[in-house]
Order: sequence, then structure tokens, then C-alpha cells
Amino acid sequence: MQPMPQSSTVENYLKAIYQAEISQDSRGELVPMGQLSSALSVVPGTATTMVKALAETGLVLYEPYAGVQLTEAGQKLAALVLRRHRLLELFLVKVLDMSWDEVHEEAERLEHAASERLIERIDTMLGRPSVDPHGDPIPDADGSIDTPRYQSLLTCPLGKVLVLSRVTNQDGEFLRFLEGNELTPGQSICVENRDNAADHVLVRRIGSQESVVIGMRAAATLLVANV
Amino acid sequence: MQPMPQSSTVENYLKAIYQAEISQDSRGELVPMGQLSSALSVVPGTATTMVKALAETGLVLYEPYAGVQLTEAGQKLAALVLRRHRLLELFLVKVLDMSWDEVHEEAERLEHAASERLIERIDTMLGRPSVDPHGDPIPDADGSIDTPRYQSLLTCPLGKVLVLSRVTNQDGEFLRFLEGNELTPGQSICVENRDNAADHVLVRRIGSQESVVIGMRAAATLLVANV
DNA sequence: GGAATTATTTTGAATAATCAAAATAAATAA
DNA sequence: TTATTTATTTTGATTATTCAAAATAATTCC
Repeated sequence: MQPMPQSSTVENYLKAIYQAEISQDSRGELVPMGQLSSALSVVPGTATTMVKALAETGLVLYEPYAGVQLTEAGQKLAALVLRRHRLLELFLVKVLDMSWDEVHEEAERLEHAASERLIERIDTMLGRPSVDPHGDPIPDADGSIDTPRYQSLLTCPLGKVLVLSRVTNQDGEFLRFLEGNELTPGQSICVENRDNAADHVLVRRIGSQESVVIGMRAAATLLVANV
Repeated sequence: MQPMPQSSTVENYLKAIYQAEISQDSRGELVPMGQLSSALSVVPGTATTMVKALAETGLVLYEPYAGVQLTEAGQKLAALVLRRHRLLELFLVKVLDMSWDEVHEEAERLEHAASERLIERIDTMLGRPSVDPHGDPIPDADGSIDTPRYQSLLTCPLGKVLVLSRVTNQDGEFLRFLEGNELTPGQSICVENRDNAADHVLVRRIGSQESVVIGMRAAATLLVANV
């Protein structure tokens, strides 16, 4: 276990592995190199090299040809990066009045520059919030995170009033589309129909007459909770 | 003139050259490599190498064995880095309630991560301020800066009521010392005595009974204006 | 003005992060 | 199970930034 490097590159690798791990349908699985390298937009060989170095420092476990997995220490660091990211996003939206479709990129850079001290201030100022503007849960200062198991628009019951709770898709274009239709976290909605042939779902915001057609791919990123 | 790199290293070099240039007693002088390398805490050879690369991009003019100087383009970029730094400092103090002795380091990192867009928001929110918490002038968005010519505690008249306007020393220890004695920008003060033999000056804040003894080295960093 | 000192540049090497492309292993299909 | 396809790893280079130490230029000091 080597002295741990602390570059933004390392933080980005840990974050990517972390997010791949939690989005894995079945838990406890190794993240394959191909998935990691494309998440980070590097060629596969680069990811292999980097992950081997990370393994030296004890932040990840690496199994050749199988994949990579965070250790306890790696998980904690990754959660803290995510914490910084999400608190910054919320801060930019609430305090600086930026729009939710532009804060992701900004936070992507600031998360590596903001000190623990600054993040603490922001957390306090925002009243220790539990989710960011996209409904993503914010890890607390010791790295623990509470991730509610939501259903997506693809799996939730039809015709029932539900609360749109989380959007796991940072694409600015898509977020502006949602905002334009008032489909933002906290809104009550109802899935009126799901058409597999047409590959889309029909969503209506409670209080609106119009329903919105969303492709299945995109609909999978909209998560809902019971009222 | 090559495609311009845009790393935080480049920004730090430009900023250091810029600040060396304006603190130069006589203007229009080249900044020697030794001065630059020690400002950046790198060995002289490193500064030479980097400056030669910067010269390729057209951001600086380099004369071997003489020194370096910013071009028009380099000046503008440096001013924008300084703008980001100073707006961030003020923002951290005003909005996040951080203390003026801790914001320098924080801004030192954030200045390379904050987008023009974010800086614009901050500038607006703060009401387009002209100086940061240390009284350092904030360049505007097109890189122009208005630097009033202040006198220091070493050159100002004795026994006259003056306004402490700027502190050109970011050392946290020193700033806490000043704050402890309420010697912060905006306060009215008076230099009661200057003792060359003892290498110190005697300053009194108007409204206080006690006067404070400050060494000449440090006193040179306190700048004052007429009331 | 030549010797000693100081500043600057050069050279050679190191580290972090990356890519391209060849080599290899694993998975899939026939 | 052999051949093919796909994923992963290795190898050799490259770029940015840095340092140590040798070489060189400039300055200062009798």
C-alpha cells in the first residue's frame, strides 16, 4: 500500500468506478476495463495502466481480465468526491442562481479544487441537504451515503400518481427539455402509457393537460417514488 | 505563435510575471528568471524552460540572460486570472463568511477551475466590486485594471489621518495579526513614528488608544490613501 | 582587466498521464 | 472444440512539468 497520490485524475478514476459499481444491476461485481475506459474517455490501455497504479496504493482491487473494484478506502474517497460535486451543484443552483443543466460541468472542475473547509461551509449554508438538483443523494462528510431504491418510468405502475425524484442523466440538452416541460425533481407525475413497439412512454405532469412522449432510453433515467 | 496551451501551470506563470511586473519600482523592466523561479517555487532551470515555451505561444517576450515580459495577449490572460482570483476571494469572504486570511489559498486553486460564466455571476452578485478583501484591485472582464498609486506606511506622512487601503501580503499569520488589531482595509489610521534604527513603525488605529509596532518589512506591505 | 561570485541556461533524467498499435486472453459461434 | 470475434494487456512513444547538476554567461571586486 503506497503513499496515496491525490490528483484530480485519481479522483476521476475513483468516481467513475464508484458510479459504475452502484449502477451495476447486480452488486459486488467487478467493473470491466472497457466500461471504465469509455466512461473516462481514454483508451482501454490507459485505464489498465492507471488501475494497476491505483491498486498499488490500496484504493482498488484489480483482477486482470476481470475488472476493478474499490476498496473500503477507495469507496470513501470516491464518496467524498461525489459529495463535493453534488454540494457544489446545489450551491451553484441555489446561491448563484445557475440553471440545473449547466452546473454539472462546472462542478466537474470545482470538485477537485474546493477544500473540505469550503465544502463544509457550503453544506452548512444549504442546511445539510440530502440531495442535489438532480435528486442524486449527497454523501455525508464521513463518506456514507443513503441511496433510496427508486423505480424508473420503465418499471413503475401505470396511471398512478408518483413523485419524480431523480434524474440520472447530466446531458444539458435533455435537462433543458425536462425543465421546459416542468418535469423536474419534486413534481408529481403519472405514466399514462408505455409502448414497447414505439419504444416510448407517455408521461403527464399532474396539473398539466398535455402529456409528454419520452423514449425508453431516456425514460430509464427518470426515477420516481410513491407520494 | 503557437496554439496556446491552457493549463493552470501556464496561468500561474503568467500571473507571477504579471505581479512581478507591476510591483517593479521602475516599469517596463524585464522580470529576471531568478525572481520568477522563486516566486513559483521551482528551480531556475524550470522557469527558463517554461518561459521559452511560453514565448513560443506569443504570451511572453523572452530575452536570454535578461528576463521575461508579458505580451499584450499575456497581460490580458494574466489579468483575467487575477480577476478570477480576487472575485473568488471576495465571494468567499462575503457570501460564505470565510475569513480573509484563509481565502487566498482557496482562491489559488479555484481560480483555475471557475468558468467565465461563474465568475460573471459572482461579479454580478457582488455588485461589480472594484477591490478584493485585501484592497487589491479587481481587473474587469476585458482585462483592464485600475491600480491607484498608494503610499506605504514607510513613505506616508507622519501624524496624519489616513485610510488603510490595501495589504499586499497574503500570509495568513500576518493577516490574523492585523485583524486582531483591527488594522483592516477601510480603517482610518495614523503613523505616529518611524524608527529606522529599530526597523519599525508605530501605527495607531483612529479610535484606539494603543499603537501597534510593525517591522519595516511588513509595514511596506500596508498601503494607505488620503481620507 | 582578470579572478571570484552570482545568475542563467543546458543537459540528462524522472514522473504522471496519455495514445497507437501489437500481442494475448477470453468469450462466442459454428 | 476449433475458428472467429471481442476485450484486455503490453510495449514503445509522446507531452507537460519538474529537478539536479554541469556548463556558461554576466557581474562584481580588488
